[in-house]
Amino acid sequence: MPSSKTKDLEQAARLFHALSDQTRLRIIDCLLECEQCVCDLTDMLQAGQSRLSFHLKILKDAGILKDRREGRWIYYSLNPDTIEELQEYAGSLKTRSHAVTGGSPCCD
Amino acid sequence: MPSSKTKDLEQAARLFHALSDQTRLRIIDCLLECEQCVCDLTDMLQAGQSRLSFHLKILKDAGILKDRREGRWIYYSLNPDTIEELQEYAGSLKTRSHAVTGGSPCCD
DNA sequence: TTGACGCATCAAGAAACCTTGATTCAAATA
DNA sequence: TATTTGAATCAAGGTTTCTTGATGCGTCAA
Repeated sequence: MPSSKTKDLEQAARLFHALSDQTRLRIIDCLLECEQCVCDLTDMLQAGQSRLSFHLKILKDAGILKDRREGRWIYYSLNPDTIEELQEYAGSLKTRSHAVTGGSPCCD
Repeated sequence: MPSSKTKDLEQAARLFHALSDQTRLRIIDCLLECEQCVCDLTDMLQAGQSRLSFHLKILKDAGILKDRREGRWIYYSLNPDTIEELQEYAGSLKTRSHAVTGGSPCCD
């Protein structure tokens, strides 16, 4: 039974892993302006369809993207909640590390 | 000759990759309070020495950690500049995506 | 100088990841 | 219904990543 801390770490690691690939960062970049369907993305990124599906799935599983079907097309868009989460994590790192800035020698 | 945009992506991907592993996130957590030497970390994280060195190197190469030698010991600490960078990236994502929130149908 | 200690690095194997092309599936059109 | 189209999934292969144990290197103490 994994503790909630372990689960947090797992979720954070998954999130960062999803962001650790240039193709996926480019996908995110394309989706900043507006939602896109897969075929638009293949054009924009000059990447094969199965390759894109692979990366889209990783981003979606990490909670970074949402999708919605409209007829034959599936539109992907950013999930603001996860972006928020990412920013909060970064922010908390900064806050917590700033509290002890200056190469503090240490605790115990 | 890679464009600066490509280099940004590369750097961002490297940064996120460094954060994409639970062991490394735990290392960062240990370093939030204060700098630590490797043997402290092996105790705290219950991890083998070579394994820790491996992960420390990845974090250091990504610019997330700094190290300093003191006699036999090498102390690792967070690099505030990179934490800042991370927060800025997350913040810019949020800003730019927020500008078009609401599942805007699109541009083309 | 020798030995012990803290740490980095190497070598090898296992696991995870990414790419490509083929197949499958669902929705739309003919 | 048969075909086409947009997209997910599968299979196979190459590449990267992670772990472990062994080795090497610098620093200190005896």
